[in-house]
Amino acid sequence: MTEALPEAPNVNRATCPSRIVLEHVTSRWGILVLAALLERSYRFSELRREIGGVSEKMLAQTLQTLERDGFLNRDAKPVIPPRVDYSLTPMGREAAEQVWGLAHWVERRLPAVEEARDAYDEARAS
Amino acid sequence: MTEALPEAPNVNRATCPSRIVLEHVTSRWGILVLAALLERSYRFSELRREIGGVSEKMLAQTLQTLERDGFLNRDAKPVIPPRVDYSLTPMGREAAEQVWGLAHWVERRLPAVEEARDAYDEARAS
DNA sequence: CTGAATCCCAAACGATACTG
DNA sequence: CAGTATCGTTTGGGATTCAG
Repeated sequence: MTEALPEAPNVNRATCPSRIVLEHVTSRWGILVLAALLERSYRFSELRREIGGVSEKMLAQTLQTLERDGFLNRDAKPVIPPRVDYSLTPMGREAAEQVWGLAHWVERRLPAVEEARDAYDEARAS
Repeated sequence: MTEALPEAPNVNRATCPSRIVLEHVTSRWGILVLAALLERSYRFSELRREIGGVSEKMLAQTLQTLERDGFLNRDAKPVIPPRVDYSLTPMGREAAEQVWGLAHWVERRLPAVEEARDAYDEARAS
């Protein structure tokens, strides 16, 4: 990546529609949904437990947005009690891989980040 | 990436500190700052113009957060008028490359996303 | 169980004015 | 120029309730 940079993405202009999609994918819960579904498909409440800390409302909203953007398949089986499975579309899998790479990178670098923070904070504890 | 998945990142647990860093990096303006600085270093107002649509307040806040996390160098030259240059640290460059990959992927896929949306919307315009 | 709908609050954000 | 401070608005998001 250090070599190329063919052309920079246009996300750095206020009116760019890519920003919207980027925000869907990188939203607080969007990232976590995509990362979870990379492993396997999940049912609604399963996903809710797996992610942890997400309200029903936000999970539903996130899932709808990602489904509309073409990242998720929503498979509602007409049974009682209702059962709905969510899985990644091929495009969603690509997105999830990008996001997962980022998340994993962050995790690996977490110690360095905490070190940097300590240095930063101490330098101003004058 | 389809093969491995050595171990999933712990970001999918509410109390995980990685989430904080992930949200700094993927925040609305964080992404754009990192992407911009991947090309070259920028001064404050330069960056503001380049990104477009960001307020002074939010840009300053974003820059401070990313600096504290160890992603940015802030180089304030003691001249009048003031001049402050922002650039990526080595770690920041890694983060920016991840983020840039994501942004670029979104841009390439934008047509497919818009197609998916149209299909989704029409399927419910019953 | 899977959601939709409502209410409500806290946090994020933008605009503006001001300072070194 | 590069920020900080303040204010008012908007939005994200949780809790709760209801429906299929």
